[in-house]
Order: sequence, then C-alpha cells, then structure tokens
Amino acid sequence: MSAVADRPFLDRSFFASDPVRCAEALVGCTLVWGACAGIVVETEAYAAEGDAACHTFRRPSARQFVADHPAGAAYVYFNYGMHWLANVLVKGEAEGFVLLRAVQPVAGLAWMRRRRGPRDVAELCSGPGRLARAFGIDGRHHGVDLCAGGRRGFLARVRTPEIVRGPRVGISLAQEKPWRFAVGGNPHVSRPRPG
DNA sequence: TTCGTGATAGAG
DNA sequence: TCTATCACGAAG
Repeated sequence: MSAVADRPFLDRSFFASDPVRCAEALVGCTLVWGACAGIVVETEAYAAEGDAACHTFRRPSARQFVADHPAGAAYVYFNYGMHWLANVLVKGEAEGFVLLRAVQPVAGLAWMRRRRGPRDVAELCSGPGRLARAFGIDGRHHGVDLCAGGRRGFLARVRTPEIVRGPRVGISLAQEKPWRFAVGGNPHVSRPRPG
C-alpha cells in the first residue's frame, strides 16, 4: 500500500468541472477503493445535457440522481443482467458522468484475483465490468461520496500520461462524440484499443 | 459471432 | 403485463 500512503484524495472541486474535461483529467490519477488501487488508464464522458448515450437522456432515475447528489458521488448501475459499472458524478459548468473503463492495478492484486480468478494482470481491470468486479464495486456503493476521505477516492496524477482520444465504446447513440480517453499504448486499456 | 442475464421505463 | 433496450464479457 505504499503507492497509496499519505496522499489526500482529490477534492470535490476536481469534479466541479464538466464531464469531458474531467474524464480526461482523471486519466493518470489513482483510484483507491479499500484495499485495492489502480491507475486510471481509460475513461469515458457522458453529458447530462445533449448526449443521447447518457442515462439522463432516458432515465428519470438518473436525472434524479444528479439532482440529489454532490459532485464526486459514485453512480453505480447494473447492466446486461450481469455487470456493474462505476461512474463518478460531475457537476460544475456542465453536469454528467465519467465512466471508469480500465485501471492498471497497483494494490490489492490478491483481492482482485480472488474476485476475478487467476488472470494475467492486464486482464484484471481492462474493461468497466471487469474493473468493478475486481474492485468489489456493486450496488451497495451507488451514491457513495468519493470526496469524503476514508476508504474510497482518487489520488492526483504523479505524472502526466500521454492521452489518446477516440469514440466511446459499446453505445448505439451519439457515437460521433470522441469522449473516450486512454493512456496511449497502455496494455491495461480495454478493447478495441483507441488510436 | 453469439448468447447469457436482469433492471428500467414506456407502451398497451 | 409485455417488450425493447442496454456504457459487457466469456466462450466458441
């Protein structure tokens, strides 16, 4: 846990931005979740306004979530009958979410393998469903504050990564928006590789 | 490429 | 009640 020790979490002002900028800024930061931690290597932005792929476009419950929670709250939902997906609420100049798509594991590898099975490190968290599974993220965490200190939050970048940008993955609407961000060439990024 | 699996929301 | 849809992943 030395990679995690004695550094403060990103505070709420980090998420009081807009979802696209925030998604890019989060790449290279470290996600800390209890005993597990990983460097964020891939994100996507979803805008509450004008983005047909965002849950807020169709789901009243998502709009209510935005209204009821502060920036930096976790938005966790169950999809395809089997996968949990983890997002962070952004509320600032614009509102929306940042989907956490992949991290490079740095702590808690034993826990991740216990949940995901004995896999290669590059397979542990290289996708939003995989990441949530490896970190033990599920519906219990829907709405938790990631800017409150304690066990869960983000650490600032130690280095600025080389970020590549491309279209979002796995959506049918608003595919034209290049709102996926990833660390160029990083093996922990999900497929299809951007670039 | 195909299919498992379930929450959500809107229509009937 | 019924149905379409869905920000996925594992196996084949």
